[in-house]
Amino acid sequence: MADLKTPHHPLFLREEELRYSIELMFFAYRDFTAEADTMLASCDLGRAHHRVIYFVGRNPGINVSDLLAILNITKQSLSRVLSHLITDDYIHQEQGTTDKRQRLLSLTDKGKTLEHDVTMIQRRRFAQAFKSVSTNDVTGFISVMEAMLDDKTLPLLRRTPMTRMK
Amino acid sequence: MADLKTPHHPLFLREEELRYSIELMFFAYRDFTAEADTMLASCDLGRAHHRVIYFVGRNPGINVSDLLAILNITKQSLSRVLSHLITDDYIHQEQGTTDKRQRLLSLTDKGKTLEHDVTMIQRRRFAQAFKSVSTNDVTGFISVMEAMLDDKTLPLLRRTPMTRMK
DNA sequence: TTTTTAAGTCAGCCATGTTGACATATTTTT
DNA sequence: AAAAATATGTCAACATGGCTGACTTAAAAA
Repeated sequence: MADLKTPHHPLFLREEELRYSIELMFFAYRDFTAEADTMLASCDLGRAHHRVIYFVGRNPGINVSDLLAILNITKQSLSRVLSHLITDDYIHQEQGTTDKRQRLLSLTDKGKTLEHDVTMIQRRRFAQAFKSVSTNDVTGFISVMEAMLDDKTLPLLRRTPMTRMK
Repeated sequence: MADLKTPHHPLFLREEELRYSIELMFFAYRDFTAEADTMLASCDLGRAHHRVIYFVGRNPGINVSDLLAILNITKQSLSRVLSHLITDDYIHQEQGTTDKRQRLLSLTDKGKTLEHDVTMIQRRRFAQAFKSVSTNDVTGFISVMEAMLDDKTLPLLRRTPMTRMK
């Protein structure tokens, strides 16, 4: 029993560390999304709408298939939010030139403004968090988060200059 | 315009770094929860059930009010999953001794087994992620995630020995 | 004794995911 | 040219897990 009290008992630390991380994931994600959700609700939109606006803004001219691959939801689910966003003039749709079956999506000015405002809230939270820790901690955060991803998720991520730098 | 191409332009890096973090948060949380959801579905349970089982397991004898404070949902929402878990003998309920109005919750053996199995999946993902990075990266991850939390979330978190160590 | 608190219940609504079946236009293959 | 595959969209139905509002019961506190 005595060894349970030594400061570096590996098994105990590991178990607690892993549980602590699980809880951080739950609480941090919840707090991370809460503020943005509030602003979205004031525009009669939900988190699903923000995701679409975010990734269309990030990938102007993306087609529906590729957007579905990023979001990993069914086209019926996407259809609901996407038609809403098109009706309310957040997103513009135009026929593909090389492949006329495709609908290429991009943000309208209204969509760009909303995307900027909502994402700003989330950027601000990360900016504040990063400000309170060391740059070393930030690269550690990014490394761990990257290591949490499924292999199939990696190609969906745009690598930042920062990540490439190290 | 030339300064936009210098390798360490701070504004550009910051913007990209923050967007990259937002995307990591989205993708990592999604991949993190997906496996456990699959196992839960095979028991006819959802993510909400796991949360209840997890936090009851973590706080044996917790009363309903305190559990609601952790989960941050309405009692009607909790009621739905909790009665399910009690009916299916995952959670045991007993009257409080000092305050007889309270219902103190704890896991049955069946509940403990399920909690262990489902949480194991999530622990394993973190364990694998941590194995692929440095201990420094792990503490960085934890520091950033802690800094992401709302002030009101902090008291809900159990601090690990590790966190206290540094 | 009155009021507050802890817990539970009923009823209905909303957002966002799912499946299955099918339609239409266009591109690709044979 | 005909057939098959692809990109997109649509209708209908369902599940999960949030929400609000209204109301009850039992016990504790004032």
